[in-house]
Amino acid sequence: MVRGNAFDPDCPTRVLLDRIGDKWTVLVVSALAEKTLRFSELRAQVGGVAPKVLTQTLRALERDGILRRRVYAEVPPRVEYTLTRLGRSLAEPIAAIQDWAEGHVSSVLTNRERYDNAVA
Amino acid sequence: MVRGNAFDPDCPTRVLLDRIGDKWTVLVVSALAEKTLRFSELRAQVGGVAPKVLTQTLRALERDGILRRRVYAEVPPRVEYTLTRLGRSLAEPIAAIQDWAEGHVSSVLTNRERYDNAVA
DNA sequence: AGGGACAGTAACCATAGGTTACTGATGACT
DNA sequence: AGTCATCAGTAACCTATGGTTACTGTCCCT
Repeated sequence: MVRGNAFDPDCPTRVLLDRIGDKWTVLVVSALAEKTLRFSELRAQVGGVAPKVLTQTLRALERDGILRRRVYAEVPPRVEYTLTRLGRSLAEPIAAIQDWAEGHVSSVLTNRERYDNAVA
Repeated sequence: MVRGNAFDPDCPTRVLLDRIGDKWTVLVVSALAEKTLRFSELRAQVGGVAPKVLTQTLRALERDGILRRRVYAEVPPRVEYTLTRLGRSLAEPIAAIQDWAEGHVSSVLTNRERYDNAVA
């Protein structure tokens, strides 16, 4: 088997792919790759995230050392999220995925239409 | 906003990220990047997929034109899945993600332990 | 006649994700 | 002095996706 044993569910690599493959991680990391953002800015930037889910995602990424969470004792409260060095290294392959997506959306949408018409 | 409008939920790019961000797409594309596989081979290769979910994933990828499904009228039945050219182009950034994962698992696991100890 | 190979589907259950409303502290406005 | 807005979440609830186990159909082999 090539590429390590990423296909074994008990392999740590799989654990990481599971994390990357959650619905919001890619968007969050990509948003933070540009610059540090606070909670509400992230919420606005990544359209459609429920606050609960955003919190979950951020906690998980913090736990993995992908980003750092900084709380400022102010009123109204201010919490900033920044990518760590590890997070910045992850941002690169993620940007590659996004480039691919942007470059191939039209093909995919065409394919979908064709497929749906063939079925229906 | 940089990188197009991938953060807008209605943007087509987002649609693709949603697809890539499902639990099995990355593994399936990565497995097929090596070579054409039949259903049962995929099931064995990608440990832990339920057949139902594998079928769903494969149908979705076929619809998007990422892979081609070929049925041979034999008994026992034979169905082969092959990446299309589009699929092969997607395999590249996916491989980059996998490389990142393999290179950074240990950091992440260390971070997790530290985080869990700090909380508990 | 019975069992095995293969590619799924059917029916059911568990968990992750999503929605809406709410908290708590303070400053600004009327 | 009372009311409203700001901000970062939580709480309680509901739904949709993912997961599990069992089963189907066809033909060959023994």
